[in-house]
Amino acid sequence: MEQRALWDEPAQGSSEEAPSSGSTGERTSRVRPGRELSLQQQAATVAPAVSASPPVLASIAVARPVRGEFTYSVPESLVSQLAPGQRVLVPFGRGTALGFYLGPAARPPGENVRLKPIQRVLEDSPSLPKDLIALLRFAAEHYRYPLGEVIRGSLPPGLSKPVDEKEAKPDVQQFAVALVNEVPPSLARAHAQSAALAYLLAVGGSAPLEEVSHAIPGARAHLKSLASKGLVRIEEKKLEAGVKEGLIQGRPDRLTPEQDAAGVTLREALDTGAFQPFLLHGVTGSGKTEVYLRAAEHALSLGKGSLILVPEIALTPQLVGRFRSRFGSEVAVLHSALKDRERLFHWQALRKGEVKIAVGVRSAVFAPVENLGLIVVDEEHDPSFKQDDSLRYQARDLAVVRGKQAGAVVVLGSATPALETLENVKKGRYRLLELKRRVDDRPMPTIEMVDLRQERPRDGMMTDEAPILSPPLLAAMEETLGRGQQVILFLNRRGHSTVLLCEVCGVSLKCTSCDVCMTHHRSQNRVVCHYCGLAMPVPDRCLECTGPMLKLGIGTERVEAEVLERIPTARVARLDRDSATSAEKLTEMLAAFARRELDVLVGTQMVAKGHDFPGVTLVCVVMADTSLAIPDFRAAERTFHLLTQVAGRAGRGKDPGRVLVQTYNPDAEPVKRVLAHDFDGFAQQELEWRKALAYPPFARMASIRLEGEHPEQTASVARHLGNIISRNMPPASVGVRLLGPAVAPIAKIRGKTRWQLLLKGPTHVALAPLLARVEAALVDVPSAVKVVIDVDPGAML
DNA sequence: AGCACGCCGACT
DNA sequence: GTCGGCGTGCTC
Repeated sequence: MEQRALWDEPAQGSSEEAPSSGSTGERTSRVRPGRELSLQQQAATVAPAVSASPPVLASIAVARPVRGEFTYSVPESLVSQLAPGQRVLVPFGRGTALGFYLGPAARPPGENVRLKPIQRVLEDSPSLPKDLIALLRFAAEHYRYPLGEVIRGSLPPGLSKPVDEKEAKPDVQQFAVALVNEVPPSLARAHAQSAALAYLLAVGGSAPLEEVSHAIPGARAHLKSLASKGLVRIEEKKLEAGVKEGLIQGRPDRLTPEQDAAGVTLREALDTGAFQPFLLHGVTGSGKTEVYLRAAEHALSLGKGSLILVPEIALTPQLVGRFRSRFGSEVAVLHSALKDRERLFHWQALRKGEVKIAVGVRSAVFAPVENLGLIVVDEEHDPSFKQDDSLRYQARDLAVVRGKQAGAVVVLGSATPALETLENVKKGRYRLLELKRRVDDRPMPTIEMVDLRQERPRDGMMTDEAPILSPPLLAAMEETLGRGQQVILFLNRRGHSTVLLCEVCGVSLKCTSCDVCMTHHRSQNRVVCHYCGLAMPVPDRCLECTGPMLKLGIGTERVEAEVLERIPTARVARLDRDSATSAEKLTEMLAAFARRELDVLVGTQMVAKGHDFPGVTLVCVVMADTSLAIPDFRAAERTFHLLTQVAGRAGRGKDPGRVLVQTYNPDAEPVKRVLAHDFDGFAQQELEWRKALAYPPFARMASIRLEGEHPEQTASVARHLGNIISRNMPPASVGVRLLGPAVAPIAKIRGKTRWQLLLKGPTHVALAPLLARVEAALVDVPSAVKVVIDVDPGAML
């Protein structure tokens, strides 16, 4: 049972193959990519000179949620204008639609369809480069999404409507340039201004005003006042490519030997100009970013472009800053809320090859970087690379596919690689580059465990709730704070208590429209459903039997309260989705912590991601068990990733770090292995388990999720789809298994009943025909039940 | 997604 | 007798 890499699996009916057997309706046959004949030439080869020449046929992906490609005739006058990748206007149904010309169609569609002519070609030079067409086709096929929609979704808004090409004007853009290197103390009382300046410094000292005010609402005004104080300069600048600007900051001239070795290997790979995938496995603080930067520099020196994918860009201004300060306007930063016109501008600049480096989140995998030489996926294990609606793609996987199609070097970087990636290394598909030591030979933080069963937290003044901070943890905090250093407390749950339970009848307070417990938010004095947002006053008696309520389950609010109570002198803040209500607040809190105006930061994942706080020498995981209990085969892996990431926040400055992990499950594998800094051991063990149970990476999965208004109807549709799959199962020897239909782990959200079916098989190819059957059966599913197919699902919930 | 066709309730 | 509700079906 061998798992094949996404990219070397000949996906059924992919662009290289004839249309698949199971397909319904007439589709035009696919065109081989790569051969660049003009339409005239191709038409000539298809139909050699006959007296009455047949109509020239074009295969078009229509930007409507319909499957397949459509065949249109090409009017004489347009024959010479057509080139693959162009946006065209076609009659569709009663009206017209945007379409994408993909190439000539070999044969006409069925007898009973009336062929219509392409109405207009919307642009001279194709919006879509050839290699992207291939990638988009693959994505549509693999993730089962209409090709036209896939293509439209990959284009900037300006090009995704059926309008003529319009050149994005080389907009005059306002840049803010910092004139100081740090936030001066004089700004201490101007929080908003110091937040804006802090952001600016974090991204390398210079950034478009637009970008800053996206991250920090109202920053435009704040930067203007900073300008009047002489701390910032506002420049009007034509967005132009190829101009180096900004301060070139901190290009270290010395690399660690490991960084150097990785750099040499990548340079050699880039020189060959062929596809080569790498895993850059480097512990936190080992300087992976510098390796990416050097590789991108080398690609640039070869005249090649680079694509850098990062998780959640708003949270990693450091990385953006380093790219911007190293490459200046050679970089397009594709962040989540660029204005339409800016997005278009960047897109076209990349398409024309004027800007050669793109940095962005998962959707940037479709950025039209010309002459692509390098693709980097930073923190490749991060779950945010999987899109969870519409086209449910995994950007890391598509990055490898794209690299293969473009002949590029692909670097997947992580301290805790995804097991899929690791297995690809073991199988020899990816080459391994390792950075085992931190820069400046800083030691790894020591990690200790606190067994909560033995070290019972002692009651404080709060009488109604059991405390959660154990004596060793409190002692460590006091010691650290005593030295004037800072502490991070991590807990993956918001709110005060996560469960309200009746002492008499044992019924817990559930949301009326979701199958989850309501969380008590004491700061808001109400209970809140974290799935649908429903909130109501805190009931003081059980709604069923009027018995008294117990408050169980610990959230960040309670941890914060307990710290305040036990260490009254500490300056404590909480950082989670409830307290960081705006990007401004988030940045401000992080900045205040960085300025050491706070001693203790209590928070959820928000505190775990990539921040660099040199003053933090103690990191405490309040309860490692929360993410272990999730009913998902990746729960252990996620826990390991999370714990490692949090632990990596400790000891980033000159003082060594210490990590305390509280748990009720000291024997749980991820907890034990994190303590020992033993990723390899964990991975080995986990891989064996996955193999035994035939889970990824030793199998491919697809989930079919249903959501419906009526419980009965939803269940019956789920059973119906289950029957269809069962009837079409390949022989048992192929090893495809159906799990379910079953009620989803969260049985109801927003009043909608949820069911799911899970398919497991040795390869994606083994699953594809079944998915095609399911898809075909969807046409007679009542519209009250929504069904989605999720290929390579990221989570089972 | 649009935009039809299509077969059942309250209005001039 | 009509206007119109949005269920379902198709679009080269």
